[in-house]
Amino acid sequence: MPSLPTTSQRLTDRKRSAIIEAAIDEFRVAGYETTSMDRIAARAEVSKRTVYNHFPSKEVLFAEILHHLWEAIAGGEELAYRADRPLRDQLLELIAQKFRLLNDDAFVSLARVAIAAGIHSPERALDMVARMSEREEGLTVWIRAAAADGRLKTSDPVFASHQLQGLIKSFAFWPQITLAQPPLDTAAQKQVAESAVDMFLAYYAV
Amino acid sequence: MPSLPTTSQRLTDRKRSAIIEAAIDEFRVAGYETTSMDRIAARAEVSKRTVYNHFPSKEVLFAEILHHLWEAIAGGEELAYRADRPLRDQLLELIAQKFRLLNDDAFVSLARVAIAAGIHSPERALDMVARMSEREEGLTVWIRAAAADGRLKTSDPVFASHQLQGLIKSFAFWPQITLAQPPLDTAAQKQVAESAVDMFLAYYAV
DNA sequence: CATAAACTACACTACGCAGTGTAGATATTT
DNA sequence: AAATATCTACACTGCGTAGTGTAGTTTATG
Repeated sequence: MPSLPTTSQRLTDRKRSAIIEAAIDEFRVAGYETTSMDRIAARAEVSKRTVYNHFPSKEVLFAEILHHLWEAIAGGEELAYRADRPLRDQLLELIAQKFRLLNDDAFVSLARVAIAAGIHSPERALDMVARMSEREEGLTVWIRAAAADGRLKTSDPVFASHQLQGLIKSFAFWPQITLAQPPLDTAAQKQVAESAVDMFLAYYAV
Repeated sequence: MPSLPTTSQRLTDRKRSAIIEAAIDEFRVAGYETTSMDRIAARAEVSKRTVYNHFPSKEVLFAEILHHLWEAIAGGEELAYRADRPLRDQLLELIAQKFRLLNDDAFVSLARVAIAAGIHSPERALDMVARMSEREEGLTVWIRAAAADGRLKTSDPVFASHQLQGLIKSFAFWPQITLAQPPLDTAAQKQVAESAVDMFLAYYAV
């Protein structure tokens, strides 16, 4: 008669989860190269053989981690352009959505691991970036719509979107990725978001 | 009677240079972990023992590389604020100076190697970032002076400087570092610089 | 030319890591 | 309770790597 607590199902599933969790922790602090399967096994409190029973190789385990983190990322709901609302409010909402992503632990882990692993093998990173870009397309679509509606004066929505995101990421993404800085607190997020939006609109609003 | 060409001095100096050059190439494409001393020796066409006669360990060699690249970076001349000239022209000059750095091969190599190596050991990266920040202080100083002169309305020059740099780096730095993208061509540089400066001034100019 | 310094080839140690094989213990299912 | 799936400990292979020791060759210098 197994105890059968609600959080855990079959033993093999718990083991698998423990391995994935341990692998995320190890890969995220040590990178791909310097993380060893023995360390992952030890951290997961699992036999090394069990790791290999679940994942045939380090490569496969790593890919699984990336996939797992990607799935865990909070999905955005694609805010659509509204002609009847102020641009500022809509942009602030879009930015707030972006911050939810940037504050997501799974996202930061993924980005760190992916960038660290891919910085010297662009082909590996490229697929990641492609999918990240999809996620960033929402803002571009919004800007294009606002421009088509005659409320923004830009002929290059992709460029403009990239600019606005640069204003955010340089505070709330790159320092966290490259220097393991903590995420911005609420006040800082507010300042960064409002200042970015106001600067953006000061230049692009008709 | 040695040939004594002008480019090379004593044999030992040439060997040393060859090692450093080979090490830069290897570290830059493969990162710290995956680069081996044997490969460096082979690429430098030098005995492995010679490498160790010059550098006692891989760590020391790596530090030497970082130092070497740092020295090779084109030095900026610290453009000072001028009350008698348009803000836009001065800012464009500051940005142009920044682009000279961003287009510097030694700088990109250094940044790639340092970020790749330091992404999971912040203490190592911190000293780098500290020195990079010094190099970025010129812009902050300029903004502070312009604000003191009453021509910019900001109470936080560091923040504003960071914003302007975010507008540049998100096009001309991070893609090159993380995705090994080629540097921006002249036209793109012009667009990025002018658009950034105009947006910045649209918001901060009094 | 003789002496010292630097370079080379090569063998070697020590170590960590990816991955495998096996025999027995533990858990799950029927 | 029996049969089956899974986990564990552990020993082991094979490989790449950091770093050293040595004996002999090449290069510089007085």
